[in-house]
Amino acid sequence: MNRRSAEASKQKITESARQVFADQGYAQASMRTIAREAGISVGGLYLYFRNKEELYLTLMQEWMDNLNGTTREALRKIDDPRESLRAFITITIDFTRGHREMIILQGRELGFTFGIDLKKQFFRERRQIITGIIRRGIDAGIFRQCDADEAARIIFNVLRGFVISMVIDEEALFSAGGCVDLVLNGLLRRNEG
Amino acid sequence: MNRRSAEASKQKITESARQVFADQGYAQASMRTIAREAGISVGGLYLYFRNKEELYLTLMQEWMDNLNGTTREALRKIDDPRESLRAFITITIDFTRGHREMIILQGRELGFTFGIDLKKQFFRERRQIITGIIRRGIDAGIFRQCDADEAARIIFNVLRGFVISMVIDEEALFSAGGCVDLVLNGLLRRNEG
DNA sequence: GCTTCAGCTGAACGCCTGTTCATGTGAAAG
DNA sequence: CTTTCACATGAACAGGCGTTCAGCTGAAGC
Repeated sequence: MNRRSAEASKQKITESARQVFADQGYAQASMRTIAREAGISVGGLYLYFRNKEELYLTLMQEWMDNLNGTTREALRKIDDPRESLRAFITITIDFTRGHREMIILQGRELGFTFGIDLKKQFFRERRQIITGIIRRGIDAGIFRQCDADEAARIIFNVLRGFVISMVIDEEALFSAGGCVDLVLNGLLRRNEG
Repeated sequence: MNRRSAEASKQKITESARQVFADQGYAQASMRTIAREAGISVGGLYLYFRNKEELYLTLMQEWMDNLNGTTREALRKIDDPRESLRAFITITIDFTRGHREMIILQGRELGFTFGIDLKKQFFRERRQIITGIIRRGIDAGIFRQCDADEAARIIFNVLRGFVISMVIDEEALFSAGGCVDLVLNGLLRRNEG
C-alpha cells in the first residue's frame, strides 16, 4: 500500500472537490462523491478539512485570489481606459471559459449563508476596479459623462450572466470582443467623422 | 374541521412552494417545509402534484408564461427599436424586482437536469425578441451594423446577471434607465452634433 | 341511522447525508 | 524483533429527505 504525502492527498481532495462542487453545486455534492473522486476514504477528507463548509470556503478563496491576481497583474501595464476595460472583460471571460468551476463564486446557494460576506467583498472589489477604469476614461475625456458606479455594475452583471450561461445555457454565450464593442460603442449609430 | 376546496388547497400549495423554492432553491427546499407553509400535511401535497419535480416544473412554466405574456403585450404597441429595447429591459427588470421568485428560472440547479430544455426554449425566445428589435433598429438605420444575435445575447446576459444579483448581491443592482442608456450609447464619447 | 364523497393526515418506509472514531497498515527507526 | 510515525479506513451514528398509504373526518344524500 503506497501512501501519498499529506500534501498530495490534500491537493487531490481539493481538485476533486472543485470539480464535484462545480458540477453538482454545494447541496448535491456529497462528501462521499468527493472522496471517491479523490480516491480516498470519506473519513480521510476530515483529516484535512474540518467539514464540508470549510472545504467549500477554501475553494472559494482560491478562485477569488486567482482571478483578482490575474486581473490586477494585467491591468497594471495598461493606461488607456478602453484597453483596460477590454482587458478586464477579456480576462474575466477567458478565465471563466477555462474554469467552469467559477460558478462556485456566482452560485446561488440559497439556504447556505456562509461565505456570502466573503463573496460580496470580492464582488465589491471587482466592481471598484471597473468603476476606476470608467472614471479614468471620463477624466481623460474618452468616455462620456455617466454614473461610473452604475455603469460598472451593469458591466459586472454582464459578466455574472456569462458565468451562469456557461453552466446552464451555452447558447447564450458571447465573445469578449463583442461585449467590449457593445459596452464601448453602444447600439446607436454614430455620426461618421 | 373546515375543509378547503381542492382548488384553494392547490393554490395555497403553489404559493408556498413558490416562496420556499425561491428562498432556498430546489435542493434545500423540502416538501415538509412547503407543506408547513401551506398549512397542509406533507402527504396532502401529493394529492395535487405527482412529486417535487412536477411541483417545481409547474411553477417554472407559470413564470415563463407570465413574463413572456407581459413582454409581448407591451412590445406590440411600440415601433421605435430604441423604445422597444427600453421596454424589454424595463419590463424584465421591473418584473424581476417584484418577483424575487424569478430566480427559479435562472437558478443553477446543477445535478438536476429536468426542466432544462423547457428553460432553454424560454431563454431562446427571449433572446429572439431582442434580436428582432436590434435587427429592426439596424434596418431602420437607427442602430449601427453589428452582430444582432450576439448583441442580443450580451443584453440577455445583463438581465440574467440582474436576477442573480437580486438574490445574492443587492449592491450590484442597477436601474433599467442606466442599463438602457449604456446599451444604446456605450461608454465612448460621441461627437457633439 | 348508514353510505358515499371529498379532502386530508402523519407515521412509516427506504434511502441518503455529514461526521465520528476505533481500528488498520506500511515504513522507518531503534 | 518492537515501537513510532504517518496516512488512512469505513461502519456506525444521528438526522433528514421524498414518497406512500392505511386510516380519519365532516358533510351530504338516502
